[in-house]
Order: sequence, then C-alpha cells, then structure tokens
Amino acid sequence: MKIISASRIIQMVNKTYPELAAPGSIKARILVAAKAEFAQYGFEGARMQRVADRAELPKPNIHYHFKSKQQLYLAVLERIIESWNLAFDQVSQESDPAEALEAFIRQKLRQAQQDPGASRLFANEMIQGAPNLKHYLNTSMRAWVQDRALVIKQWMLAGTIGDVDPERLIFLIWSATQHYADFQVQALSLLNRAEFDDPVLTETADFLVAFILRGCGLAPRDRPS
Amino acid sequence: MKIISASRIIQMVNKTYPELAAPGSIKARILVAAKAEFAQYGFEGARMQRVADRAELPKPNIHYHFKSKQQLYLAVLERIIESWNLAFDQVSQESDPAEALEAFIRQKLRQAQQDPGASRLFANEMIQGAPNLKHYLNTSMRAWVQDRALVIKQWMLAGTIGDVDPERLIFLIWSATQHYADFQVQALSLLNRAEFDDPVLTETADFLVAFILRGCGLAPRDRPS
DNA sequence: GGCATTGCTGACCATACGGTCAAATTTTTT
DNA sequence: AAAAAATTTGACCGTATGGTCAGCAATGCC
Repeated sequence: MKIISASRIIQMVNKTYPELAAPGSIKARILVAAKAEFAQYGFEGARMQRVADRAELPKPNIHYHFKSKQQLYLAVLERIIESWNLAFDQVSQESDPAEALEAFIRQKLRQAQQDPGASRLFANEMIQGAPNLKHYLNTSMRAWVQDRALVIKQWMLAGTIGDVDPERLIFLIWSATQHYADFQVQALSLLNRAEFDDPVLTETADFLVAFILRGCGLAPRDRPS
Repeated sequence: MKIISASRIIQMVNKTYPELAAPGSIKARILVAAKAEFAQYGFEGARMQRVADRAELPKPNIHYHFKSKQQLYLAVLERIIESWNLAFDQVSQESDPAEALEAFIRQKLRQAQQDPGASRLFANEMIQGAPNLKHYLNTSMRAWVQDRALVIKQWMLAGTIGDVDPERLIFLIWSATQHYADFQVQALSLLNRAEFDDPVLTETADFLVAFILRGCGLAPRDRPS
C-alpha cells in the first residue's frame, strides 16, 4: 500500500478544491487577515502592509498568492457572499412562518457574533455604493429577495402572517441583526457590556424574535426550555 | 447712513458665530465636500486631494482652514453628532408613545434621505471601532439612551406600551432607518427603484411605523388623510 | 491713501503606498 | 540524487499621500 503524507493529501485537496484552503494554509491566513483589514478600513483605507502584518508574512508573499489589492478584495468578498443568507434559503410556502423567521433571525445574529468582519466588510462595500457588487445586487441577490418575498406573500395570502411589505421586512431583519456586528462598539457601550458573548447574543435574539414576530402579526410561540 | 457691503456683513457674522458659516463660505464648502468624502471612504480611505476636488479648491486652501486631515474629520463628525437624535429629545413620560415613536422614526428616515452622508460617516466611524467617539459613547450618548430608555420603561409601567427592551428598541429604530442611508444602493436596487425619492420615503416610513408600533404592542393609529 | 491682517495658492518635501523582481529556499517529481 | 516546479523574501521602483511654505492677493482699519 502506497504511503501518502498528510501534507501531500492536503495539497491535493487544496489543488482540487482551492476554495476549501485549509485553515492553516498561507492562503487562508491571508484571507483572514485581509477580511479583518478590509472590514475595518474599507478597500481604499486598507493597507497591504497591514494585511501582511496581520498575517505575519512578508508583503511580497501576499502578492504571490493574490496579484493585486483588488483581486485580494474580490476573493474575500466572494467568500462572504456565499455564506450570506443561508438559513433563509430553503424556506418555502409550506414552512411555518414563525419558525422560519426565527431561524433566520437567530442565524443572522450568530453570524454577526462569530464573524462581525464579514458584515462590516459588506457594509463598507454598500456604503461606497457597491462598486464591486452592483451586478450581484441586480441579478442573484435580487432574485433571492424576490423568491423569499414571494414566499412571504404566499404566507400572507394563506393568512398565516400579517400584512407586511416582504422586501422591507427582509431589510429590517438584515439591518437589525447586522447592526450588532457593524455597530458592535456602540451597542456594547450603550448596553454597558464588555463583549458580545453568548448571554448578550441570547438576550438580543430573544428580543428581536419576539419583536419582529409581533410586528408580523404573529403571536410569539411557546419556547421549549 | 453708512453703507456696509454684503460681504462685510457676512464676514462679521462668520467671525462672531463661526459655527454658522454661511453655506457659500469656503469653510462650509470644505465641510460639505469632506463629509461626502469621509462618508464614502472612511477616515483612512479619504484623500485630501479628493476633498479639494469636490470643493473645487486648491488643496492648500483646505489646510489653511483645517490644519490636518484628523482635525477636518473631527469638525465634520462634531456637526453630525449635534443633529443626530433631535426628534426624540423632548420625549417625556407624558408623551403619547405611538406619536413619539412615529415622529422619531419619520425624522430619522427623513435624515437618511436628505443627508445620507452623515449616516454613512457615522457608520464608518462605528465600524472602525469608534476611535474618535469612544468617549462620546460612554458619556453623553449613553446618558441620552438611558434617559429615553427610562421614559419607555415608564410607558411600560403605565401600560401604554408593550413589554420591550427599551435600549434594543432604540437600536432597532436606528438600524432600520439608517439602513436606508447606509445601504441605499442595495435597498433601491432590490426594490427596483431609481432613487430615494419621496414616494419611497413615504412607503418605507409607513411600513416602519406600522411594523414597529405593532412590535411594541401598539395598535396602529388612524392616520389623517 | 497706506499699512496690517487675513485669505489663498503654486511649488515643493519626506514618507508611505501598491506593486515588482531576481535570487534564495522549499517542495514535488522523476 | 538531481532536475523541475512552486514558494518565499529582501531590496527596490514609480507614484501618490498628507502636509509645508514663501509669496501673492484681497480685505480691514486708521
């Protein structure tokens, strides 16, 4: 039986599925560092040298894996978009509205807690006028929103949810949850909390779920202890 | 009777009340240009040359009125903070909750429409971790929030409003309204609208007012036509 | 008018920026 | 083990950046 080293396997996998790049790999380290840098400073404010410092690598090493600042930015952005609205993807007419909305809200809020950088980077891109995502907004994202909006309209017709503008409901859930990533310093300071830990997450999620379901004309469900 | 030229009067006023700087004055033009630039690119991404271009002035002229990028940024930030939460300032225990919340929501949304740059600049500052507003967050802004939260709690005790976390309600109103400034491209694209005009404003405000009042356990009021 | 103060600007400076490259090193393949 | 390929990096390049300054122009004041 042929013996294959672990590093060899990793390399084969990375070559076949470059997007899976192992967490410890140089490329993955660069992407993590770049996400943090772009999230904090935006594209123009980000410095390649700081990306290198964050990744603890010499600067030319970054340029070996990503040929320009722009390409590095796009690589980071792409990965964020992929994991954006996962929990609301499989919702259909048959889903229970309260359950589906609650799952969506809690997932978005958990994302805000676990990867605030992703949300902040996306916010920066939107604030700038979405120079790199205009096409995405007008195609796949619009289609996604229209699909979900249609489901919500069907719920409304079936009477399982109150009368609300579906698109604006989605916007409200996005903004109310992403707020805890983008404006984390503000929220923590004003709530007099030191960090966005699980208790804060739970209290916030419970509030948002109850508030938004009520806003949709849905009685809050009994929650299993 | 002594004749005084208009420019002389303007100058006298500007000298006595520099903070009023007439809209046409150089200083005011710089501040408008800087707000747009900082709003779009953040502090680090902003370029003094682009501020100068936006203001249609030579770059050293900017440095004559504001000695550094940092000081220009702080001047812009200061003016934004002052006009931030005006419509919710005079709310008291005696105010009608529905009326007060509605006025607050509509005012924040109108601000988002008329001066999206202010909201975007503030968002950038928060995303960066509020390096220039940490103290403000921990003092006057916290006091402001606690005051309003107290009023909301009194409403709850009086039974004129449902049971909601007051601080998080304020956050939700902030995020839901500012979303239409910060994420304007996204919202317009997904709503298939060309610009954030008055119809969009009204539809959005009506949605938000109805939704949030319902979330607070308040029946929507009859609206005068 | 005449002098002083304020406002403005072209030319310039030191530094930091994104990006390159040749040489060195490590890893893979034969 | 040797050749080939991929990866890493110190030194460097042209340009753009925030900021300065000497001199000029406009205005204020007597």
